[in-house]
Amino acid sequence: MRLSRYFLPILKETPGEAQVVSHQLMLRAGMIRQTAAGIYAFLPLGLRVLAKIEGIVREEMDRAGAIEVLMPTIQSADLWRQSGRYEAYGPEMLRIKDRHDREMLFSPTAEELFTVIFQNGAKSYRDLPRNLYQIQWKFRDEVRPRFGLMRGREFLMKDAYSFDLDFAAAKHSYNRMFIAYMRTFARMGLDAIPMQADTGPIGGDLSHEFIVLAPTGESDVFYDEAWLAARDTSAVDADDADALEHSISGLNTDYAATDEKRDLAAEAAAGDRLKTSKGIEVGQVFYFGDKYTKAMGVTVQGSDGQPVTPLMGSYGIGVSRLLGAIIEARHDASGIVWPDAVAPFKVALINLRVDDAACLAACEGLYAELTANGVEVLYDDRDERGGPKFATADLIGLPWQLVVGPKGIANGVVELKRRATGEKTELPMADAVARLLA
RNA sequence: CGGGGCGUAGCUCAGCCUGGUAGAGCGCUGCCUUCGGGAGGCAGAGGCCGGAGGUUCGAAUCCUCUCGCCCCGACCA
Repeated sequence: MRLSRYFLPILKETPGEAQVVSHQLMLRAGMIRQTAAGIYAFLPLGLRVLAKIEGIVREEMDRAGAIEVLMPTIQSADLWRQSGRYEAYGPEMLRIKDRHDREMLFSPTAEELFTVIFQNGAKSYRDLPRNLYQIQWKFRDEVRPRFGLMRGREFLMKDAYSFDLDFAAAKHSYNRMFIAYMRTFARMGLDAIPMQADTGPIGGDLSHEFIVLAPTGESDVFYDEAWLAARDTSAVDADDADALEHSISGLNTDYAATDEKRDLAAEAAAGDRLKTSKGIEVGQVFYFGDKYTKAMGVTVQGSDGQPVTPLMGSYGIGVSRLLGAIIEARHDASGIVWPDAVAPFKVALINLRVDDAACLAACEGLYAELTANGVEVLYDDRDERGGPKFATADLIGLPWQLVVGPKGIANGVVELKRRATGEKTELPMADAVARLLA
């Protein structure tokens, strides 16, 4: 993409509306614009990151055996009356009426609809287990939206729903999602720590929140410093229920809890290893048994011919919130520092002198070659001085900057800079291309 | 929803207390000089001062109402 033809409205100064750094940087980097409290428009750069995050979530869901669907955002009130939540949900649910005065709502979550759709297509125990998911916009009319995308009213969420015949199978489904979440967040360059979460009336220990440590997070968290070490979950076989259970209980031996679930005895046991931080919740997994299937009269026929009420779990990831969380965790004084996997472009190609024939020719050649080889390049071909170009590249945080200037070209070299470390290397053009293709 | 704050140019803000011709920096447009980390000069464009009432000879400024946004608290992917 040529920057001279792109839509990248960057801001030199921080808008007063933004308080947290991720919100400030997203506005400054021309990724989003607020249109109302807690409601945002995604500009091209922000959309590219959103799509990258969505892609990783989708890949890991698919890998875990979940099946993608897409439900409507607008649902009828009748559906929600069946579970009793239409009355229970309160003013956080955005209620609307259509032209015939029928009561509708903008979905804040989708247990009811998934339950009904599942029943519609599953009649026998042979149709289980299944896990259906979607990546869809939700709306929750928060009393007080804040922190930009971290607490918006409209937000993009991945929500998955598992259906199983018995508790052991349901727990395996839960574990599959658990390990998929570990992998998902790790791929985005995040250290997300699973923490025991409130299970409500169901009880048990089958709910975890995944928390990203960040100084601007919303909740206070307490954890064993052992969590700071990298955890490689890539080798875990999610199809083997026992091995998976073993891996997950192994992971959960180290203490980690949010403010409301603190265990002072466990904290005492952790001793000096106990750390405290702020955290951002980026996902939650939850087992709730037959809460919805029972309320909505869902059964399948068991192998003995008798009806069985499926047991469910639901699993959320705040996809749009992750943009904020990643920036909170990965930025510096100059701007965003994207992890490679979610960067909107891989490299900023910076032409320091668009009026220099040799410089221009070199850039055009590099741009063509990299693009032809599938490298996502944002080519700064604007008629600007070097300063603003460097500042823009740092602000939008692309992992690499390929800097081409007349001095270097005269010596047959270009400069390759790694955004995360600031490390700069002068090298021949061909070598720079090879490095970016590697 | 309780408490607090703010709405003036695209952005950051001054002006309001003490009413009298709408301001600055940055950005934007044009020209010139510059050209390897947000350059300099000259010339410009751009605002019914959130909206509606009121007081006044006269309102960005005072009063009333209203809408919007932000912050703190209680609640949440």
